[in-house]
Amino acid sequence: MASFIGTFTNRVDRKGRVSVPARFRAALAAPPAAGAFNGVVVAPNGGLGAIDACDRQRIEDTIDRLDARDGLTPEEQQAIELVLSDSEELPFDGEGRIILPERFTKLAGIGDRAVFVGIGRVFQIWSPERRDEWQSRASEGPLGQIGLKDLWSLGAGGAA
Amino acid sequence: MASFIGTFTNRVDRKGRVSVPARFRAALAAPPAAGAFNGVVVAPNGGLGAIDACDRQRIEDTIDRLDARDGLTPEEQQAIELVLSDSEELPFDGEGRIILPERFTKLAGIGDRAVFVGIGRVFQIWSPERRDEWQSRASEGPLGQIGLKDLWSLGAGGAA
DNA sequence: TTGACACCCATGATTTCCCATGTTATTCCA
DNA sequence: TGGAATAACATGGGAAATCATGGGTGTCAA
Repeated sequence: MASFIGTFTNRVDRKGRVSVPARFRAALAAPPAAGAFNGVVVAPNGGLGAIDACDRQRIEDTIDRLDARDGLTPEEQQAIELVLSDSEELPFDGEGRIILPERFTKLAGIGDRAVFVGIGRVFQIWSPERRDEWQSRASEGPLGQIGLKDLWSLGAGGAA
Repeated sequence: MASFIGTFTNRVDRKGRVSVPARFRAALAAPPAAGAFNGVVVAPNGGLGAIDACDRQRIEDTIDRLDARDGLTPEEQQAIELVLSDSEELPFDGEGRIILPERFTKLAGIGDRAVFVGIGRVFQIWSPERRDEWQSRASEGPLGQIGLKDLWSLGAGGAA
């Protein structure tokens, strides 16, 4: 399953195109199947003022669960439908770029630079300013200074 | 299997024709088989005041289940029959458009614009006004602000 | 005739594709 | 180990194809 870590800043050209970092592209499930969608799925993250993005396959898995009503309440089903309808498929061009629709750049305050942030199964796209602000604020939080060796102890009641 | 995400608004011309978004057309099972139906199946959604639509193949699968009475109660079978009887096949013209019968545009309050909303295995057709209203109402609900990375936690008792 | 409808063509705008180039990172060899 | 050769990547622009949209025409039936 695809996973994303690290932060990369790329340029947005006047056509709205941005290169998705090569590492992230490599992490996306390889699309050898002809006719299969080759790109990413993005959704607005209103709370953060940023863009969420993930694998097409992850959406497919969610749709399967929705279709089977797999342990989902009606409220949850509606929430999923809301997310799906607000999402967008952004295909790669030959050079591994996507075009960010205006409603997304607007929401995220993105101008001529976009910051790709891998946070596990999904990644996010931020404006540099907002990302900096978010990061420094997060660092000041109660768990803002933990390191790699501490990650494993989180959850399972082991946290501070 | 066909899946639909995203929202697209297209124009309804004076003949009642609307382009089905190219993404949705591509998602519909390719119809290379000569003589196979090339179009979509629509059904009224009275509760929402909108139109439900899907693949012809999905109807076929549903009919198979009905035929096999595979785990369906008599009430469920009857419900399926009710929906099927109220559905309609809308073929594409050469440009990928369909003609919305008047009983559907009336039900959905559709004038000269139609909003295509992908929500997984099916999509819906709304009037812009009603869609806006539904969306803002849904966003105010308890699960109205979840994002892409939250989908995974839904169901299976994992929801917040 | 008068619609309703399927089919064909035309057009503008957008999007996709393709090629070129600078820059960074990696590999290879002395 | 140093440094050059090579490859990978990000970036830019223009050409070509796609798409949404509109209109016209012919056919069939009411």
